[in-house]
Amino acid sequence: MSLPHPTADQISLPIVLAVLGDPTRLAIVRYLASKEGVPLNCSKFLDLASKTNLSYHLAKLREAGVTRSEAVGTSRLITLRRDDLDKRFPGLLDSVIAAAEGDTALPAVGTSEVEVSA
Amino acid sequence: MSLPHPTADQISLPIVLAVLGDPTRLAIVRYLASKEGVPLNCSKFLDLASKTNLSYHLAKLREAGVTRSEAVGTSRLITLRRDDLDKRFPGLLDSVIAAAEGDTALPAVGTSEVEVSA
DNA sequence: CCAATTGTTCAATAACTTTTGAACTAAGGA
DNA sequence: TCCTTAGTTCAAAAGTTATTGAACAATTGG
Repeated sequence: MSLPHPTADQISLPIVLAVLGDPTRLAIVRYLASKEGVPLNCSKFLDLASKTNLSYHLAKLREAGVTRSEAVGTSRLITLRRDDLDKRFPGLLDSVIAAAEGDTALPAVGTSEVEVSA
Repeated sequence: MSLPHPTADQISLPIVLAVLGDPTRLAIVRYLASKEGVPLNCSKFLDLASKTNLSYHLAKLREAGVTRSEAVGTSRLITLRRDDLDKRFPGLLDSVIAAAEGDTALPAVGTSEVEVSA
């Protein structure tokens, strides 16, 4: 691990809610949840925002304790901090993700282009 | 009812999350949840913010579909839109309220003064 | 070494949000 | 009617967040 992350007990509810209250970040979290266990790099999210802007949003998610970013080579491998979030705020992440699933108005990864197969 | 409220299906997840991602509004929702069924007027929340500022935050909650405000005489009776929120985003409100309960760092109604008995 | 890839940082700007006080409306009671 | 109570509206100021492009690292492959 490389970049600063809050510990589980430093994760703050209003900050997590505010961070998730942005459609771009919600789309990132939703995609991470759909690929849980698979660490993704930033380029997966390039159809949501510019590279610079993604860097900003991913930093917000990391600083809030929603995601973990690990530097591997020139990439950042990004994962959801599900264990920590579930411990701190039981049920919250699941209900947010379930609600986001049902919302077709929300931006989503892989919506603007042809799906690139693994 | 008097003031504009979104219908249940107009309630938007990112807007609800953003609205709840403010400590003052989270305290309002938490208090409403703790007194569920009892309509409260704005003055209950005066230890959280000024009258003008409360008016602003209560409008945000109403416009997001989190609360309902009914004009009765010169008062506004404010209630949580639990049914609509539970229908739209099952489990979300409960997990947010449960998480807020456990957070002693959050502002709360009736924390700065002697409790006024009913 | 050189070039490409991956992502960050910085400064600027644009766009919102929050907070404030003063002025206001509307209802209710004396 | 006049005063009080309850809350809103408005405009201004302050603060915060989001978005952009240009410049910068750091790693990897040729």
